[in-house]
Amino acid sequence: MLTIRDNGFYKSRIGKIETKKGVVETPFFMPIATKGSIKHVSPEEILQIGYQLVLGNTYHLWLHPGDELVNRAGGLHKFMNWQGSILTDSGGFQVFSLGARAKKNFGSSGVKLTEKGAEFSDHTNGNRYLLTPEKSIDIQLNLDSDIIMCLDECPPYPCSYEDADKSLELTTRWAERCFKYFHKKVSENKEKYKKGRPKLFCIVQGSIYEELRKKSAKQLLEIDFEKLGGPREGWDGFAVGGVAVGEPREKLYEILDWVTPILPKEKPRYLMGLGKPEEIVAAVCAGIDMFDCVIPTREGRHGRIFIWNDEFKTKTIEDLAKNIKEGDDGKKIATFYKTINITNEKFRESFESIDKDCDCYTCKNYTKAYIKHLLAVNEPFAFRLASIHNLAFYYQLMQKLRTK
RNA sequence: GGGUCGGUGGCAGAGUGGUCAAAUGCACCUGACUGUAAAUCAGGCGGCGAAAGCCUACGGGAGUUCAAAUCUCUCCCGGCCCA
Repeated sequence: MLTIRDNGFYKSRIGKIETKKGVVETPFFMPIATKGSIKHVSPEEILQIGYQLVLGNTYHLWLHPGDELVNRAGGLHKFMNWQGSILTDSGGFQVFSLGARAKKNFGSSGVKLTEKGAEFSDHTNGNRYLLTPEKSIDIQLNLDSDIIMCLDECPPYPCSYEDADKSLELTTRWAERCFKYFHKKVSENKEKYKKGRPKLFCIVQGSIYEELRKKSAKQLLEIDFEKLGGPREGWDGFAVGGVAVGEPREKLYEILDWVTPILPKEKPRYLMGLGKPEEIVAAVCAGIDMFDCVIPTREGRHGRIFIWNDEFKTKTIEDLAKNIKEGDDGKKIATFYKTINITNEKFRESFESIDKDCDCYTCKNYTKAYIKHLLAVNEPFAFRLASIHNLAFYYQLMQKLRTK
């Protein structure tokens, strides 16, 4: 069973985030629209499920179709016809994920990290790109993002103490540059931002080392913000990054225990890239407000479907937290939901919805047998139906976490 | 009727005396997926067995050989050509 911290339970903390596009209640989950689209699901459908904020990606949109083009189109919201808010990732994660891939494919030359920034080569055409903290901010401003992330370095796991230390120091220096540049741009465009500027979040790194995680958080808090030309209160929010990069699962909960008590209570905390439902519940209990993850959409496309266990259909965060057990290996095991692989033979003649009590478009209209069939014959409609249901499940999860 | 080429696992298709229970692809079964180079990736896929192994299998039958999916004969079936 998990303990829910006083300062952790969101109702007693911030409760919502306001962007120029609207109010988003916390804790919340963000579907991922990396290239300007949640794969196979329309913005209208995302809105209908209840989502108010989606994540877009600096790196991908920078290369295609280009942030300036998106800007000419009227910003990402208009370009992709999304009426809610948008958070953009900084591209820091791509330094990590594409770097690992480039290393595997081309040796170490694929991604080069320097003080200045991260130099990539596009493996398809060999084009070189230099992503600097300033460039990342420029791109995100061009996209007209509502929540902008600082460029960070996301170290892989395993990572030595020394490397993690160097990495977090670089992330802090980059964060300072992002902060300075961001507020310079905002003050240069007062007219544009008179109704409200985007928010700027920093990212705590430090791998799996307690000392380093705390050091990272403290460094980011102790920046002389006014000297850098920004407001004294500093960051608009804090992200915990470099998690779920291959480290032992139980480390996540330790990292949150180290970091969240240091962060200001009144500002939102964002756990980047996570996670499974039990991880989200545990993280909310530890004081996290924001999440994003490819799991509901990607796993949906691959046939894994999330389903509530009956007795948890109307439960609240306390009930969910009580039903997370600790496994022998430190993993959290949830009993409030299950997953099925809808491609399994046993669903061939399952002429019933995934969950008769689920009010999503998929469950209201389609059977498991039908979705299994579509997946088996590679019909893209299956991806849409599975994604919608899993996204609805995640939305329901967050609703429960918002309900005391 | 004559000639000729061919018949291989659910399908397509390699293999042309031993290392073949048989490449590869598809289909099928099962898993994985955590700030999305992901409609991707991994494993399994004749039967029995935990395994070693045993049994049954490359159209049917009969041979040659220590050994046959592979060589010979014959039958059946199909494609093409000639009458």
